Amino acid sequence: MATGTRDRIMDVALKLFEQNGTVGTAITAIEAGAGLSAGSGSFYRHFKDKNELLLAVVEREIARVQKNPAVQVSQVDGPISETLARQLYADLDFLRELKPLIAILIWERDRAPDMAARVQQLMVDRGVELGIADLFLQTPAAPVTEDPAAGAIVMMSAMIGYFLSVEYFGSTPGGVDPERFTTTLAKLLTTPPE
Amino acid sequence: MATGTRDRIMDVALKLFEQNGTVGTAITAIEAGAGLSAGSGSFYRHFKDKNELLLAVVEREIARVQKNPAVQVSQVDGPISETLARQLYADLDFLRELKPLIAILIWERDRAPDMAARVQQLMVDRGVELGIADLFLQTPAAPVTEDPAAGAIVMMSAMIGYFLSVEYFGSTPGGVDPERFTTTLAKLLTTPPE
DNA sequence: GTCTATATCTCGATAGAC
DNA sequence: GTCTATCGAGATATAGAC
Repeated sequence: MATGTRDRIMDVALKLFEQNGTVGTAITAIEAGAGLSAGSGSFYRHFKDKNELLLAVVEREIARVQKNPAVQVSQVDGPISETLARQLYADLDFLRELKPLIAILIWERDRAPDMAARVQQLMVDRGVELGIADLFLQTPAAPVTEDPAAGAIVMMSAMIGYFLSVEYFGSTPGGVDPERFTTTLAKLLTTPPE
Repeated sequence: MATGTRDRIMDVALKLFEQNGTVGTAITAIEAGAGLSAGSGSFYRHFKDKNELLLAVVEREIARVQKNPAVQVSQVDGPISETLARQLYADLDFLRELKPLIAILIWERDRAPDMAARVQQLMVDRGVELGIADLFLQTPAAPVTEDPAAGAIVMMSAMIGYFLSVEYFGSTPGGVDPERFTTTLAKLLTTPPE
């Protein structure tokens, strides 16, 4: 029981921080969730204070996400739009995996200033931005050819906006489920102009 | 000084709730901001508690936004994509006007449960969703013709994602400014397929 | 309606026994 | 390392004078 407590604290803290932010979660609640006596200062044997815990949790979560290999959809056959749709669908899963970090980022955007940049970097590294940009640029006649960088941002924005709408506004917007969304977005990005 | 205090309380509360959420703003801070003596219970002569204040502030803000007339860009001439781009650009302003409500929604999504639906309804009413959908459907050959509803959601998601990225993650993503973003998005939505 | 004063509570954090 | 006990800060909310 001695060792492992630190990890249990971080486990429960991740969940509570995601749901209520650091301000909304009391140390006593963390202690209770970690199997310690609420109100005992046992927490302080493992962390200096709540902010140190926050940073440790974020750090561990970033490392955890980085460890997982990126899902790169292979273009076995079929039109590029279908390949891109499959990739976008897989990227929605990745965003879902990032959800705790995104939620904490939203809560603590002032308390952990450089976190935003690091989460963005995570996305870039995982191909949600640049990797995909390469992919849909294989269609030379795509409407985005005029301004590929802006096209990539439009794609990123749509993905993030859809994800946040589902997670924060509740329910799929307009009843459009993830498959329909990614299919439509992929078509828009790869349809050659007249 | 007597009357008007309630409004001043709501004014300062809107700002503080937007920045720090209700949990992060003390009644004493609201009193101070409203020109009352901090720590005096004068606040309680106007509201039962902080949650009642939150609901009142949200209600007033929704009413305020609803009063403003919707900006409908007229299609004087030129290609549809440019008209749509101008409309989307105007809609970014509308989202900016919604920013306090969106911020509060993010902070208090549990404390004001039906608020999400009402903000969404605000967007729909103001044409950010359906009005625009009509507009870009004027191009019969648009790639979205296959599934217009999904196309509208992609557009909405991109707008919301871009807006939130700018407002919450800081700086325009990828250095793509609003004009470039709306232009690219409009082109994607209106380019006829081969 | 606003003030001073205060009761009450929650929370963060520490001390010391085991 | 965990516990009981406790201190102190800060916040909600009330009482009563003006």
